[in-house]
Amino acid sequence: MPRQAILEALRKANKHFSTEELYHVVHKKYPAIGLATVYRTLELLCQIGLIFKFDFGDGLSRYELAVGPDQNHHHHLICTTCGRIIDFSELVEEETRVTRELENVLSKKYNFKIDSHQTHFLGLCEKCLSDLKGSDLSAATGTLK
Amino acid sequence: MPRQAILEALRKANKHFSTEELYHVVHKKYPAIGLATVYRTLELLCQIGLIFKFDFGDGLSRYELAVGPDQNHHHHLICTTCGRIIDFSELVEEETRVTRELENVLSKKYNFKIDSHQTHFLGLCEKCLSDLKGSDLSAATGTLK
DNA sequence: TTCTAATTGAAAATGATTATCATTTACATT
DNA sequence: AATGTAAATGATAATCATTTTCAATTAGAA
Ligand SMILES: [Mn+2]
Ligand SMILES: [Mn+2]
Ligand SMILES: [Zn+2]
Ligand SMILES: [Zn+2]
Repeated sequence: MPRQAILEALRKANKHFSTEELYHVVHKKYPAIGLATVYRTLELLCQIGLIFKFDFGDGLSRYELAVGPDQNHHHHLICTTCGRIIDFSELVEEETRVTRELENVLSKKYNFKIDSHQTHFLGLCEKCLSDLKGSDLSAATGTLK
Repeated sequence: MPRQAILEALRKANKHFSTEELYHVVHKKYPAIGLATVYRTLELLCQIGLIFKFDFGDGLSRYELAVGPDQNHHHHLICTTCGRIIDFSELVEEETRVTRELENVLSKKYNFKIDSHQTHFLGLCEKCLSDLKGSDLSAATGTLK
């Protein structure tokens, strides 16, 4: 029952859950749940391939449903300043083409069975970019008197 | 001086260093070094863009030189069972093409300044694959008497 | 029901990373 | 050279996500 409750919660709200976040959500419907079980179940679902695990650089793991009816193939923009995450699926066709080719070549050359892949683009989001410009400007101009 | 020692160590041996590993290496040439300084310097080099930071799924951060004279653009195969890492640069031209296109589209659409990207292929390495087959076989066959 | 193995929750342990703080260093100005 | 000041450093403690332990509960098979 705990496992079902966790998977259900993951299905409903589909953003990039941390373990603790998921724990709190599940806790409402299933107050007996323990944090350790959430950790264990997430690892389980990960190995089954039902969910993906990510590290977006804020010291904890995040999860989302694997590609399926509710989720389509996409990758992530990660703001290295504020941690904002943007899902994108632009150029998926192109990306899929190259990836398939790559998986072919790699699996043969290295005898490696590829289960999934993830691509991260790191940089600065709109907001952090403008914040930076602001501080640059004030730095160049000096403190106003 | 500590910083130089750290960068030098990174240049010489070009594996995927963890902080602690790097600390030990530097410690030989520069015994006064503190672990905290290694952490601080690695973050610094990361922000400058001289090195890249990775999470390969073994609970610690790993680093390598950014693309330059000593390092060429590549991505990683990660064995989710034993943690083995394989660098690959097959199909770089293709990959670079799509990536450039993608960076164009994304930076415009989301007003996002892209600094770098990383692609991980997750799966099973040759060894873990054969180990798995072995255990499957014995599981199907049952324990020999 | 009875037995056994898997699952679970609570709590403790682990371990990478970060924060603190007193000391040292680098370096510009006298 | 002496002085002043801010940055860098090393040692240590604190943090905090994750893992481990372990006793209790549950789920099925017999
Ligand atoms: Mn996503
Ligand atoms: Mn590499
Ligand atoms: Zn941002
Ligand atoms: Zn392996």
